[in-house]
Amino acid sequence: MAQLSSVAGIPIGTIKFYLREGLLPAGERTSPNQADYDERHLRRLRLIRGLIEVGRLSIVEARRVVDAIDSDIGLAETFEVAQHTVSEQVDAVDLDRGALDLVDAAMTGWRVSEDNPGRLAAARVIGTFLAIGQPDERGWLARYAEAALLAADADLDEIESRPDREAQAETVIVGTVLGDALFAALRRAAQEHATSLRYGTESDGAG
Amino acid sequence: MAQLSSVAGIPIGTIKFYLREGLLPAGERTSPNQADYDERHLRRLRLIRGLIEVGRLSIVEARRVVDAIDSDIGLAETFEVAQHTVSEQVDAVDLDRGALDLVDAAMTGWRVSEDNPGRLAAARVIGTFLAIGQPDERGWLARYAEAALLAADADLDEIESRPDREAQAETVIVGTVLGDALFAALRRAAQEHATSLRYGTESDGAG
DNA sequence: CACTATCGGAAAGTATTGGTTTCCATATGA
DNA sequence: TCATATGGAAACCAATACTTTCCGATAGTG
Repeated sequence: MAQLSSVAGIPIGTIKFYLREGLLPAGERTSPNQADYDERHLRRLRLIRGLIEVGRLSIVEARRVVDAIDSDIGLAETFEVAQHTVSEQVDAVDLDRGALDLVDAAMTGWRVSEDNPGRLAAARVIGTFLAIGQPDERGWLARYAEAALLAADADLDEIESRPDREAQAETVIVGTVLGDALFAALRRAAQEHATSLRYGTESDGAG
Repeated sequence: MAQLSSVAGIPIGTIKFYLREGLLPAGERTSPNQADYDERHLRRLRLIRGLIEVGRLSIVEARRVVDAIDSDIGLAETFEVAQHTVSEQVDAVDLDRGALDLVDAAMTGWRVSEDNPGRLAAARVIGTFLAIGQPDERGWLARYAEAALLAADADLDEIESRPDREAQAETVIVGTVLGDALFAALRRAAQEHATSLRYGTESDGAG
């Protein structure tokens, strides 16, 4: 365990904590007070840290998604767990109807169920936008929807590329959780680039 | 204040707390123990709740960005505050160099400074991805970068559409903070749609 | 075989965060 | 007049993510 801790760069106390919380499976006991941890434990540990630190999941949320990887549910169910875990649940009743209509309009032609957590969460965001008095005159929402479609398609290709069910499930989880963070990060870079293109001098920046 | 509380649907105690934390400017005092709050306070209150609840900012982060709206710094500086507030700061030294190279490759031709917080954060995400053993064979990263470019361009158009500096600054902040949440939400919906298109039956879902 | 160091595990402690409650001396309004 | 409401300070609180302390047992070292 000390070895696992030093290889992963995570304090022993924290590993014990994850073990206790059921995030990390116990090592193989070689004696009443000795256990062996292998490559899988290391991978899992890195996954957990990624979900928690980079993906900003709470302990409970992280447990839910790693459980989904381990259980042998299908891909669709794994997606559902992932989506419900990362989306804050929005109560449809206290949702601005105008916002919901705008979101639905931006998703025209999409096959999306009424209680898709993303649809509801998007309406919540647009509702906030409207409440502050930002009207969305230039089709901001619609263009974001188009970008989302691109990303979702990339996600599915990435999942399809993995060899077996467990690897695919892991990609569903990791892609859903870390994809948010990745896109957010790339958007910041793209903002700088776009700003520089529009307003900057020719000599600004470098590829 | 009771009125402000009931209109905004936020407990008085919470409003007092925001006042104390410097998130909300004090009302105009009409007597030693009476103050008037106007439309601006209501708007600001809604903005704060949006940043905190929907955008998941902490109190300190929210204060920093509303301060940026109120101060009369330029648009570029506002962007900087927004970006630095929403991106977790990544130490460039403990960053996987291979990951950084992949990110730079995906951003070929972009005018982005070396210490752009998005560039570093993206490298962190990709580093996590690699550490878990997910190789990105299908250009996932590059396709996300393309989507991010679309979003960033929509962001700039939205900002340009606003009438004055303060409104633009507000859109910079709101767009940066809530844009992350919006895209994440739309991606979930798009995932369901794309999944249904690829694997679903013809009768699945409805536009 | 002695004996120190380390093991895994339980339980209690801690720092931070985002409020909430309580208290207070005014001041308003029926 | 006198219960009620006000703004403001300070103490309190629940949740979260660890961290520390303690434990009895066992592994490794000489």
